[in-house]
Amino acid sequence: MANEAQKALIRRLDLVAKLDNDDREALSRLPIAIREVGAGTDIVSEGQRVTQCCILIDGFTHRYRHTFEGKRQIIAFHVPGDIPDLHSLHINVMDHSFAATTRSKIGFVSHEAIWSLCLARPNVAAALWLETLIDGAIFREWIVGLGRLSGKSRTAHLLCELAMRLRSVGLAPDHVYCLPLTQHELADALGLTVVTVNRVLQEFKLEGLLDRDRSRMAIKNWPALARIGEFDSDYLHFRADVDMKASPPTAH
Amino acid sequence: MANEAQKALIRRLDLVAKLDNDDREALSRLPIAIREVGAGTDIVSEGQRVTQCCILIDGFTHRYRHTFEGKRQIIAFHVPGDIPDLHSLHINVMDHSFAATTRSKIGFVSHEAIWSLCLARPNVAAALWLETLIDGAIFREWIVGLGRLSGKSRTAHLLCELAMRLRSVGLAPDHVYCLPLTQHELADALGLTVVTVNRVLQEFKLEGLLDRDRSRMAIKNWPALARIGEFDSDYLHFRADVDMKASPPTAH
DNA sequence: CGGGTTTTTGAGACGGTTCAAGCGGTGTGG
DNA sequence: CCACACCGCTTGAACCGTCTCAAAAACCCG
Repeated sequence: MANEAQKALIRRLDLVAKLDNDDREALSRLPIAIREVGAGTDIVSEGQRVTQCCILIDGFTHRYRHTFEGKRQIIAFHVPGDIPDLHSLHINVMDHSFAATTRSKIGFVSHEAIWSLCLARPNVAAALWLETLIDGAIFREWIVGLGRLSGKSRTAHLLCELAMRLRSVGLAPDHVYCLPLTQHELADALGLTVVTVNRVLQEFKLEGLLDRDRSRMAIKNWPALARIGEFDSDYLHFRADVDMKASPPTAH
Repeated sequence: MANEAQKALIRRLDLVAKLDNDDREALSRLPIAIREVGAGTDIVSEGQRVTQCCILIDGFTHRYRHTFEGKRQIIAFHVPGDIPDLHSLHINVMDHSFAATTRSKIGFVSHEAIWSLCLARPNVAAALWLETLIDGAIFREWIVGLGRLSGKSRTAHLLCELAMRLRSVGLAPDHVYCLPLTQHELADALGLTVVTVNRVLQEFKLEGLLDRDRSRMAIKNWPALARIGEFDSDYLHFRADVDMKASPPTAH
């Protein structure tokens, strides 16, 4: 499908910023090279100097860092339409790694192309800046969770966040979505161990809050899970006028 | 002293971005209203809609949020020259609060003024965007610490970070600085309790790593403390060519 | 000097870790 | 097509870092 990267990007930006047709037109002319990457591969590594940004088109990706003792902390997960390394536009040397959790389709745009687009269309520049700010808002939310919530709450919060973000791009109708993460990966994001994550998930399942089979995740009792996770989607900063429920994937 | 807000801001931006004289000139003409706020006061509160940004000129401030059970998590600390709520330029409703830790001098600039400066001088826009990205890089660092490091390491890391950031604005020569935080406030930033922070600090003191009296903090063994905290200042993204050691406070 | 906050200390409890082992599905090669 | 190896999930039990509760000591400010 032609232009899928541009479409994913425009769809995402439309969720949070006000673009006009000229902006969308300019975005759809961005030169983007598409490549598939295998599960578990680093797309960009810590310490690397980069001259392009990645747009996630399809699949599941995450960002992470290791401690001296080799423990891994996952810093973020990404859904299609996200530009996980947009910060590299100003900070050229990566201070963490960006990897494909599952086999993923990635679009690559040169910094140059983004720069000239930003200069030509301040509106787009504003949308991209906003995008990096929302990234930061999500970090703040994780900090509060890691610092002050229990393992159970953190887990609930993450499951709600992913549901909400996937739903915003049409990938989680009714809070049912594909979550291709091992419990180990969840643990590394939550600051927990596999053992604890396993027990928490079982507890949730037992209480009828969710249902899981392979990579299928279904949240059966959203209000309860959201309460446990102290989840309120405000920090994702979707535009007030977007109707999440109605948004289906763009037909193709 | 006239223009102190502009000077603090320019000094800070010069640390991370390349500005030319026209940029500095434009920045120094920003209309900034100065106000002093008492210790413990909220400068901007969660949920509030804002139309201006704050520049910390003098004092110590932090950002925080509360959990449902009333636990506080401090999300960030700020040093003079910082614009703690620069994100409000695009995200008008605060998703956390910004408060004065001690009596502080704050400059207020309207969003409008910043917007027109950004449009007129893309260089300044880039510097401000970068500023918000560094904010995000610090969040990532905190996430790794909270998720995967021990209380001891986190404490060491925070003390190193503050030393480095204060030093960059001339407020911590030789790793000696004024740290007007109670152990309770440190605990709320580190995701620990006062009791634990107290014990960790005593341990550090006993091992000769630091010296503390009132609000005076002196790091006596930087390499050792940095090692414990896994601290490497790269994530603060100072320009490669700034010589931290030489930088004295701008004469006034 | 007196009242409030901050720091310090002790002891017991708990959330989450660590270690260790068994289970189940899945893909691969003989 | 079965055997084997591998990876992810599950379970149990001991252990430990950090919390909680509680109270005393030190400090600060008016």
